[in-house]
Amino acid sequence: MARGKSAVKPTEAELSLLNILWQMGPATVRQIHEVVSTTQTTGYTTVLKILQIMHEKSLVIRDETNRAHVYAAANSEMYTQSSLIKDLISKAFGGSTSKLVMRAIDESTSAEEINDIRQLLNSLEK
Amino acid sequence: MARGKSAVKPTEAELSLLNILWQMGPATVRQIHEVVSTTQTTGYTTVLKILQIMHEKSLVIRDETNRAHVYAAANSEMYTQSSLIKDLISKAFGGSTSKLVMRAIDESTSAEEINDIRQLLNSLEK
DNA sequence: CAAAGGTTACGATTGAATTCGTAACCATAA
DNA sequence: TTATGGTTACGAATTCAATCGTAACCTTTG
Repeated sequence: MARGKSAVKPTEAELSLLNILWQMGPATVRQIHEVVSTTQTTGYTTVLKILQIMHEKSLVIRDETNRAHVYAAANSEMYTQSSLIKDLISKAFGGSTSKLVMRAIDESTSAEEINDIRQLLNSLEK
Repeated sequence: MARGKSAVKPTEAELSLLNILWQMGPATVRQIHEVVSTTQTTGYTTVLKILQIMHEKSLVIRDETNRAHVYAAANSEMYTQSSLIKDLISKAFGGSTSKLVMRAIDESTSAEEINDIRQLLNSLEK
């Protein structure tokens, strides 16, 4: 049960497109490519191809009503982040969430972020 | 500066061998393969080949004194875990450690683990 | 010394990820 | 209607990950 979703883990290139989609909301290839172009030098058809593959994998959905298809992330950012984290915890941290958190927090973590985390812990307290 | 090390990210297969090496300490291909075999059905030469590639990438070091080479992880478990986490934070969490921590902790996180994390925060307090 | 068995080295295969060029396709403006 | 320009689709090339078969190479024991 529950096969349809979590089985697929986005690749690096796919994840970078998902990040854009989460930020922009549904968008055409052209719009996505414009954003990509500000950072990388990736061709238009490359972005298109990756989106098509993501569609096959059900990582995105698309609206084909208009000639320029409109793509959207199939899963929420939160869901995908959780999946990626769980994957990493199991493969590199022996399944221990606390070990991961301990590695995540280091001298480069700002006081502000540490405060955020503390508040999260407090909210779990109840 | 500091190029020699972190550039290489272990693949999934490589990470699973590193996990074994961190646990066992230096070991021969045979010993590593024995452990691998308890979980997966991976051939001896496959393990050997991956270790050879890891050696090229400097993910492991090896002692060729004896006929059966002895392999060891080149970097500590802690160091590698930190690298993997930083990579994930930058690629899927917009660089925010606290966002990652918030996703990491969920209903499946045991009270014990939450305590560990709280103590970590307290120790940062001073 | 020679055979046997374990070990490394090499090379080939398969499949996935990434990248693009080019063709095919349509919708609309002239 | 036809040409133009933007879009999708297709397919090829490249690289890397993962897997293993086979050859070559010791080393030690009979």
